[in-house]
Amino acid sequence: MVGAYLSSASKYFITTPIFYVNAAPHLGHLYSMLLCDFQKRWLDLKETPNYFTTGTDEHGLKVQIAAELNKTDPRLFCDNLSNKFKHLAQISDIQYDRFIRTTDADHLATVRQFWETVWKNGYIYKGKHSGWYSVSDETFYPESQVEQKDGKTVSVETGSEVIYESEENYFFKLSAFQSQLVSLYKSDPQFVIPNNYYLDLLKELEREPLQDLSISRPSSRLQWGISVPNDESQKIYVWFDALVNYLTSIGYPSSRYKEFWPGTHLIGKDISRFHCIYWPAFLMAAKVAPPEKVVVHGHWLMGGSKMSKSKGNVADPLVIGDYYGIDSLRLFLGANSILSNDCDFTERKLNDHRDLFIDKICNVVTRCISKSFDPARSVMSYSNEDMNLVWKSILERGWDGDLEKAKELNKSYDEIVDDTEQLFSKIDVLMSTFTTHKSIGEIFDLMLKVNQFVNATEPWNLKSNESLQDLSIFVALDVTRVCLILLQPFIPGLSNRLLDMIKVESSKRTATYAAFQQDSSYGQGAKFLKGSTPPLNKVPLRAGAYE
RNA sequence: GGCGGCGUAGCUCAGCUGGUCAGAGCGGGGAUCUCAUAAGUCCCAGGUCGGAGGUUCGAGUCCUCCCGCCGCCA
Repeated sequence: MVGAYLSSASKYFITTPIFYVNAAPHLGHLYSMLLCDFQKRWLDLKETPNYFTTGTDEHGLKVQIAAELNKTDPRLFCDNLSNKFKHLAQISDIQYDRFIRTTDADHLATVRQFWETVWKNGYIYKGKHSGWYSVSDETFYPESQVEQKDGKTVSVETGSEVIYESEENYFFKLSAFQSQLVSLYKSDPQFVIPNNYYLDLLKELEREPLQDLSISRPSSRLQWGISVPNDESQKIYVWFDALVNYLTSIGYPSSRYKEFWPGTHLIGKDISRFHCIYWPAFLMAAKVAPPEKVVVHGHWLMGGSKMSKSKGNVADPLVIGDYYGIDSLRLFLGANSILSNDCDFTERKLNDHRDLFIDKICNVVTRCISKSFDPARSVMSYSNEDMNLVWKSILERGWDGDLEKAKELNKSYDEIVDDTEQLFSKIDVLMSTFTTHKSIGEIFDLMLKVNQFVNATEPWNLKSNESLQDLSIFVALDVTRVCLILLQPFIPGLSNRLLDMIKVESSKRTATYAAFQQDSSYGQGAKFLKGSTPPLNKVPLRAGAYE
């Protein structure tokens, strides 16, 4: 990255947003966690040190009011909902390193420290904030954005009732950072990906003057928050508080934080302004480097429509994961993720994709280790052989006597092995931009070629020619082994179950082994007989499925 | 209203930097096989690349206008 700050991080730091605890978690929350988990596991696969955080955002008036409505203490209310997010993470096999809460003690201290730093650097001042205020939106609206409706003044945008308020707050000098923000964007066109979000933000920064930001609220209205240092009459604005979580979780203000920073934020498009404009400005005000990258994703629609509580079509990932298996949900979301788009979810699509996985990948495994073949002998015979010599001989003698067929099969073999050798590198490039649908697509494409090769070689007709039969099965098994290793970040449970079936040692499931002929120790005892339990069974569409 | 993105086969997408004037998977139709989770393999049909102009020897790809969808700001 080119810019005013040099990256000193020795660990790849990746974050989800921290989720606001005003409601139970949904598919969108899971999506953010999954994209980070895929990335983290990919980094683990190639042994890149990394640190992954997720968590909950727990202060603010909405939480305070929701707690009151539930006749409970805000703290207990937050504990309950935060646990639901932790539960979703656990059930979904999300391997975060820290689950941070904005009520955590170290966070409270860090926010105060950060505030004081920005204050001392001269970017916070007192000012008067007035306008039409919506409690539910926690937003001031200008005159042009409110209207009269049923005798009330309401926000044009959200319909919520607004009242005119005037109060003294603390302000952040966001305007002081406009040109620096433009420079940041121009110096790194990949600062925000995908490009459509980047262009939006850059154009806005170039055209619209940034208004200073009110960053506190009177304690008389907002009790559930962090007090402004040295001024108990004001509470810190939730977004200021929340964004600092990314520094809290890596040890700021201790200099230890530089081991991880700058990091990569994965966020939904609805909060891009906070993460892509305010947050970098806050950081600059504190003389801290901006993030390395902000990755923005769209939303999941339900059958083409926005999910909404009022429509009753908010997908519950726990229910879906429980029925189809969490790895099926992980795989579907990963395989259909296109960051720049809103993506469409239905259980039918999920289940069709689940069937595809069973047909195109699970079946290859059971096919190769069925009673008709000897996988152990196949691996033993070919995992260390010089395949050039093997094919030289076959091209001379023919495939089971057929010279023409030998040529065709050799060509197919070369193509498959080339693809396998390049698979890790290809996916590595794709994963650097979180392009999971193409990553998973590459694996499925290669597995298609494996089936084609097996069909072309017809090993079931080669009972009298063990050498050729074993060659066919070995190629199929070894390419499948590589694919399964590389599928681990997306479907850790299923991949490992299939790797177990072909007896790959646990220690040989890393990127080091994700190439052709890199493991000679598997296959022994790999058998799938009638009556054996398949790794995954097809199921009918769930009763009452989301469609 | 201003700004930005998108619009490719029934569906989901690929096609980046102009050059075999378009591909893949799924779905559909047909054939074949029975080593394998009723799995596999092969063949075929499906496209005004939103519309109209322009630049160019040549445009899905570049430019202009229009239509539709989505988003941001006001």
